[in-house]
Amino acid sequence: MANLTPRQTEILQFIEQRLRQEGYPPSQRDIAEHFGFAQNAARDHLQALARKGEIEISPNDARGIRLLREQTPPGLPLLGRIAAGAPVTAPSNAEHWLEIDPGLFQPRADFLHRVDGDSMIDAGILPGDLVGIHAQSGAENGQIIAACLYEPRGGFERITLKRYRRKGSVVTLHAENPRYEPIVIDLSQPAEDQEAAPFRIAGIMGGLLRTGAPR
Amino acid sequence: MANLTPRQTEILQFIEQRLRQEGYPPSQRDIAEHFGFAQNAARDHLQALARKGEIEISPNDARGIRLLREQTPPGLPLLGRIAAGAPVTAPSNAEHWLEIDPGLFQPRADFLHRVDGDSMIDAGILPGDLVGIHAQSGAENGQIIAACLYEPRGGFERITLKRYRRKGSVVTLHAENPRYEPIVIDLSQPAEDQEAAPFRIAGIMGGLLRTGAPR
DNA sequence: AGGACTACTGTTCGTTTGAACAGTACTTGT
DNA sequence: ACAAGTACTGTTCAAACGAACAGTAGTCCT
Repeated sequence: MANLTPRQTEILQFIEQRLRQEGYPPSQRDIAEHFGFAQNAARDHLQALARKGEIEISPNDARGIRLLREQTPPGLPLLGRIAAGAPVTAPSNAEHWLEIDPGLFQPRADFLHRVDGDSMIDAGILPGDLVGIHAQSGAENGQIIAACLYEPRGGFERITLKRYRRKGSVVTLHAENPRYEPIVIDLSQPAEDQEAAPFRIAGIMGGLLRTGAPR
Repeated sequence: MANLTPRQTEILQFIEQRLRQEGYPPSQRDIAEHFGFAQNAARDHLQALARKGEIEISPNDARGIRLLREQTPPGLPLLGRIAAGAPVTAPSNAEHWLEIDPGLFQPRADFLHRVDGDSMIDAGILPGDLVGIHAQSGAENGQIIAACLYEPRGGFERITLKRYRRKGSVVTLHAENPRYEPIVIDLSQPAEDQEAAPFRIAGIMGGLLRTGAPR
């Protein structure tokens, strides 16, 4: 589908450029004149682009070119529970889709996670906050990670924020609240539960969005 | 400039709608057909809109309508220090302009403020956080406000976050950190400093953006 | 070796479209 | 009272434009 020839890509980019610059698409003769060929060559290219699903042509309409494959407005999915084994970033899990620039977070966020407890309150992370998570499978000591913990009853995974620390083969997941006990996992001893790993790293925290004032 | 008649507004909105729906502007006859009048009426309206600076017409081009007054990509100014007396939302004060949907915050944010101390740490607001502020001159008890405090040396105003409480004519601005003393202002006694009010409310907090993980 | 696809030229045809000219009725500002 | 602007109708015209038909040369696949 997305197998455009170099020439077709040029023509598509020209259409996009004219749309940005002028606010309306070029006519077939505009395209022909710009590239220095005849009108019918432009028409052929447009029909090829339409065949490949890049554009749509309204018959008999002057400049009747509509871009499909629109530039997706930059946004992030808000993920809740995650089906076990499913890739974290699968948008099918998304509760909502928020229009935020992923690049606002550092490192750049791949999805958002809604905090639902007060376990990270001493790190300034309150219940209800949306945390921007950069999806990656490893982490460095001291980083706050989105840990995927398997829920034996239910068959889904649950994302929890924890501060990550590893010493040798022992990983400790700390809460930032003295009322919560850290979770200790010894990687050298295989989990008693062989169906799923006891935890995995979904990503690291890249920032936070609070959509309202705290009470 | 922006004095459009109801009819002209209708026509402008129709053009915007068609641009979104079809990807290209309507022809004069499209407009005429939609509103049920002759092509020349459409032309008159377009020329009126062009005269008022709403659109630009490319002569002899089919559908040669370009929208000026583009939909501003939704974003928020990041305000630092504010010149005394200047309206808070004056974008000239903006350090940066971040592309965030103001509606993500509740109430909707008008600008962002970068927190530069740990005075609100117990409310989950850390130094470096960007707080979304809804500009308004009043506040209710218990709300977190962006207070504009006049700096005698320097001649500028400084925005500080405080929790607002008022009892009769006495306003107390609390920090959310026991190491900071609350600021008490008695509104019944005029300020010794007659040049500027000792404080004013720039707005109330509508949310928070943290562009990075806490250390 | 042949079919499909790309990348064009050249010409003709008919519709779409913007432009221009002339005119009407109503409202608003000075 | 008059000019300017709004909100239209109606007609004509030429340029802009998409569509169709016919044809060429090259590449790529099987």
